[in-house]
Amino acid sequence: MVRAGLTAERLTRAGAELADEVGFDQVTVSALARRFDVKVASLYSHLKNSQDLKTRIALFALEELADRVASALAGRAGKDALAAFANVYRDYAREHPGRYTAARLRLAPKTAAASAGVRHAQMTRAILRGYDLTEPDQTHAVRMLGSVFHGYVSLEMGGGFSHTAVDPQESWSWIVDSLDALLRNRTAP
Amino acid sequence: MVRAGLTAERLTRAGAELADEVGFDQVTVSALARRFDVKVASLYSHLKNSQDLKTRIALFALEELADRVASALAGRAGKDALAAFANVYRDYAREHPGRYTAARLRLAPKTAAASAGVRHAQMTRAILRGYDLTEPDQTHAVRMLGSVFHGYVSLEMGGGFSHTAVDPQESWSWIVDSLDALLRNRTAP
DNA sequence: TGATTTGCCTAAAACTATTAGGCAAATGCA
DNA sequence: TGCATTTGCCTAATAGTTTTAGGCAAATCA
Repeated sequence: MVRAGLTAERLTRAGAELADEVGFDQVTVSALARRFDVKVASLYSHLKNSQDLKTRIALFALEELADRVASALAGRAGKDALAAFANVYRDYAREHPGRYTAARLRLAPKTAAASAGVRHAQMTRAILRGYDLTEPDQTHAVRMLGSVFHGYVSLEMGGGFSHTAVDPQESWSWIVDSLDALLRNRTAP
Repeated sequence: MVRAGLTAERLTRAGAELADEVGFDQVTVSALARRFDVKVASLYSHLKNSQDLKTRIALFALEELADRVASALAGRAGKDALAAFANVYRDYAREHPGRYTAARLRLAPKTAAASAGVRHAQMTRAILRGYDLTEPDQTHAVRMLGSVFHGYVSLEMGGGFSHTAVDPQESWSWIVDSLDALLRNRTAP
């Protein structure tokens, strides 16, 4: 009997693709087994359980997203960096809705601390260097940026902006402009 | 045999409570039947299916939240109204995390159009009257406020702010202040 | 009171999650 | 190359959730 060549990594990648196709909530050990044409129980040699699979997909997505952010930020500063950062988030969510949802999975504190989530936080702070904020303003600003970007992407993904004729791209640009202005006003004298 | 007195409304309310206790994703027809000490199949006389239950909880939460917002906005305008609006959202999410999550459920367009979501949109626009924005700025602002508030609450609920010592309440006030300033700057001349 | 409607029940099928134990393929070693 | 060990996927089985079909007793109504 020819073996399927399953590994945790292949399963995670396939799980991420599945998430993008059918939604992260619909990612199931059974569906993944079907995709590899193996029996469900076979996956349990590579994954602890269903939660483990979801966590792996989340960590994978966080890494991928952090890599994209890092690339986009290279050589940019100020508003330029802010806009690049914002666009990476939005584009990633549009391109990979399932992975984006996965990246928002609540992780165990220890897992989160060892994840690419840390890089995300560092990069967000790096952007704010261009605005010369002092603590605790910097933390407030980190939280605000995270809220706006995640909130917007999440509402847009959920179809929340499809009732109005105004182009979501325009709102996005308007918001990024506004945030830039806001942060510049908050700059320490 | 004494009847349990099930109705769609009682099931919905109990489902909302269950959501707050164990999380919206964990709300299941089986768990609800257990709570009423009734067999699972019995619920299907009152609910179309599991999705129907979730939708009902979502609509219930939207109504409840819209009522709170309406009360909070009565007699307020400008920054006062903005802050009240913001606090209602955050407080509701903290008090009823399951219901808040439910309220964000993606609804079918027809269902959404007949829901209290419409009131939410109207009330958000009402707040902006205090800032004299013209279209399309008003729509951009509606989207930004929705994004920030939902994003913040969602990140806070997910434990995203527990890594830093800064008090989330302070960040929240800082953000509301910032948004007020931002909107005042955008006011049409 | 008798007839009808309604509400909850039993039964059953289909799917998902998870564990235990088995056999054959792959790998390592003499 | 041949044998032993490890590893990978399998079968089997248990348990929980979802959903439909059909039945009987309680509530309602004429």
